[in-house]
Amino acid sequence: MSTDWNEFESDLTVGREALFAKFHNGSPRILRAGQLLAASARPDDVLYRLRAGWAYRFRDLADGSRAIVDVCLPGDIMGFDNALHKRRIENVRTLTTSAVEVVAEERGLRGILESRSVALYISWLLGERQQRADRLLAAISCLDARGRVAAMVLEFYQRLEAQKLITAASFNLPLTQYHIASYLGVTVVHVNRVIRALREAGIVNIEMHCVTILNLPALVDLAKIELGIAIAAAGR
Amino acid sequence: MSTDWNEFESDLTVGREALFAKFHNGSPRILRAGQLLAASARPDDVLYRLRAGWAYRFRDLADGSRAIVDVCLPGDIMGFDNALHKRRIENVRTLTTSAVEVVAEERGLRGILESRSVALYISWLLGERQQRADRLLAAISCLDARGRVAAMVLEFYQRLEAQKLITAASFNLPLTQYHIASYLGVTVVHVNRVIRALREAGIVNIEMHCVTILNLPALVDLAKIELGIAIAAAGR
DNA sequence: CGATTCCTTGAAGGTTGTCAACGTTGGTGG
DNA sequence: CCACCAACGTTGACAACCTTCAAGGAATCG
Repeated sequence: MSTDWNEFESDLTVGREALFAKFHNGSPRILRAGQLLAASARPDDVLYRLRAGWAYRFRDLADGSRAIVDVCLPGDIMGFDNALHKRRIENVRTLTTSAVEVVAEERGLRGILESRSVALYISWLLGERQQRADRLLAAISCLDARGRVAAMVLEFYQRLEAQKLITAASFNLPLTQYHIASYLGVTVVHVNRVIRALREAGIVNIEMHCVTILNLPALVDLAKIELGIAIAAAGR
Repeated sequence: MSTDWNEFESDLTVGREALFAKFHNGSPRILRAGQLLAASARPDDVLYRLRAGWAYRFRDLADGSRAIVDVCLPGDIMGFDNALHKRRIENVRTLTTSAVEVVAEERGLRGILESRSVALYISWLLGERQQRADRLLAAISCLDARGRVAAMVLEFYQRLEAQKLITAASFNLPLTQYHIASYLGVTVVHVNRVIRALREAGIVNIEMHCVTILNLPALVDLAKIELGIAIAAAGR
């Protein structure tokens, strides 16, 4: 707290740039839609970066049901679980044709953490990923299906905006209703009903992989955005 | 993958011991049950370790509803979000009277990451925390209330066992039914009913903060433990 | 022993899941 | 070009699960 945050943030920037530099060594790999990230893996791969395209991380239960636990957007870094755990395969599947950059390093994650500022940036990335999981968890725990869809739309909207990938209140969403159902913990049939209801209420239009936000305040209200964030958003 | 995992794991052990050594500098702080971790915070605090007691991490939504996103057991390390993000206060509250050890470091997390092996261990800890969140997410997404309670009981059972804090199929659970409700995304009333049903079915007994597992296979079946883990468990 | 928090139970109603069927779209090959 | 197929989207009826509301009992603590 009393530490110099400017210094912290400049360290973070140095770390980010150092890590990004490692990604530029090879040409990106191209994966078709619906492929496992593991399908393209080579022995020395440590981390992956989505240069273009979307992907998702998932978990399967013993009865065959599937939960999507995280959605990766262009610019996101993936593969931490493979780097950190012996034989745990990280289940990541592409949603679209994707270009993936790779950091290859014989010594694995240990080699990457050699640099103190890169280590800091890696920790920061892991913290960001946790924040996404926590937000999703809170949404699924507390909200009904309408609220969850609203929270999902806002989540992607804000992340795409932060990456400067969209300007207007409209963006491409390469998730089928099946994916949305697995992500939000409801059934496909119900996702369909909720999407129709939100469209008829003039709040958001989700069709053909294309999202248009019609009434942002209503969306924020439905998603019951956390107190801290709502205050921060009001300040801008 | 092709990296020498023995070397990786010995690095991890070195990192863990180096970090733990930092915790032994001061005498532990004692917090009463129900206190915020932030209440005891001092400016140079970086990380906290629960020496004894339980705690939980939570998020509040704008309508006042609350989600418990993680439960911390004795031995767990907390405070990453404070260390990683400028003004984001990590909401952690104790469940019991707790003894907390602290790493204080003027330079914040940057000082701790100086050591490469400690940086590796921190990343590993963040990965473990993410795994817990992913498991909870999958449980809440895919399972009904009975399955969620079963998954929760198994989660705590396995973590306490790993820390060598229990031997028999019985342990102390310092969560009220209100806490369980916030953790599993259901209402208190329904948690109560489900607990009664599980007791009457002779599967697990949860009462007075004390859990007794009566039928472990039935519990595993209800929780639909993920495929990979079920296979690993069968192998031992 | 108040007072508070936590636990427990019943009844009613709303949200969501299940089942089943059909429409739509886009790609593939005849 | 059309037929076909597979995946995705859509809709209705009904049942199951869960929430809400309400009230009373038990435990804990000053």
